[in-house]
Amino acid sequence: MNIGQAARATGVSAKMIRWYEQQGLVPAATRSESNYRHYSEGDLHRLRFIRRARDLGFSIKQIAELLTLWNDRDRASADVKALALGHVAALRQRILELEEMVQSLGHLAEHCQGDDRPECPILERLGAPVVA
Amino acid sequence: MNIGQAARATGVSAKMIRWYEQQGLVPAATRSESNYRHYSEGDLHRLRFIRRARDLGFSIKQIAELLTLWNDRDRASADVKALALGHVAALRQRILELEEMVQSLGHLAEHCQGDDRPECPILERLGAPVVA
DNA sequence: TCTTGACCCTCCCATGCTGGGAAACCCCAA
DNA sequence: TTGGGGTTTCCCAGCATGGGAGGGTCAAGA
Repeated sequence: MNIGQAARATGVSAKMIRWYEQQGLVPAATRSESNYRHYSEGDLHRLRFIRRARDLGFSIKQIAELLTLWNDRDRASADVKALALGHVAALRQRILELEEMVQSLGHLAEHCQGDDRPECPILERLGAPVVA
Repeated sequence: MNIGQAARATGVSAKMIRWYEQQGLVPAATRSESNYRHYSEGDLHRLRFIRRARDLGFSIKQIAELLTLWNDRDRASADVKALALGHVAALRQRILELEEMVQSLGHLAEHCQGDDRPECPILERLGAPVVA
């Protein structure tokens, strides 16, 4: 199976597959005589794993750890859980930050008339000499 | 005022000030004879504006637009509001995505014992042949 | 006057992930 | 044989930020 087919089969673009290979997330693919990459079902399996982990917001580095654990029959599930929960905590933190931004900005926007006149508390606040 | 002092006064690092200049977010600073950048109160004002907009999660491109509006005495506040609300919508979208991740991952983690044994539904799910 | 330490300059590199595109090669079907 | 589509590598871009090298500048103190 060529890289394009593997891409369609896994939802990982060919560009990304090559990049994951370069980053060591997936082993270097076997090559045909004409140097085309060639993928087995096992390879697809691994690519799908990566894809799902990405969908859950894991970084490349974290995915590398997950893959190591995945391939280690003797891993402790506690290790996996710790990684997952740490990630959940980071996601929650990020959500809080974004919510604060929404809060502040929404508040400013509420007080902006949004008409043809130039008066705008949003800009006034951003440009205020000192944040009160 | 030199760049270091400006950085301390605005909370924008010297590196970033130079970068904003390069990106055209702030006009090229005047220079001393020895080529040191020199900042006025007005410059600091603009840098603080940028800093606050960044804190609200605006991108460089959006900040450039905000700055244009800021400096346009005749702008319509509706333009500013539209930009702000568009950004709020984008932030909310991002929050939803992150919440979905937290949801999925939290659910998986709940079902993981987190002990010394290798059984782990997190990895099993990531590696499942087909997402059920 | 000289030294020293803090500051500044430019330039390059790295991050993390993804896509765009060029130039070249390969494969299959008509 | 030709053409279109797939593949290869390589470079570039973004977004925002920091690190660091190698060198110039300034001000204070001996």
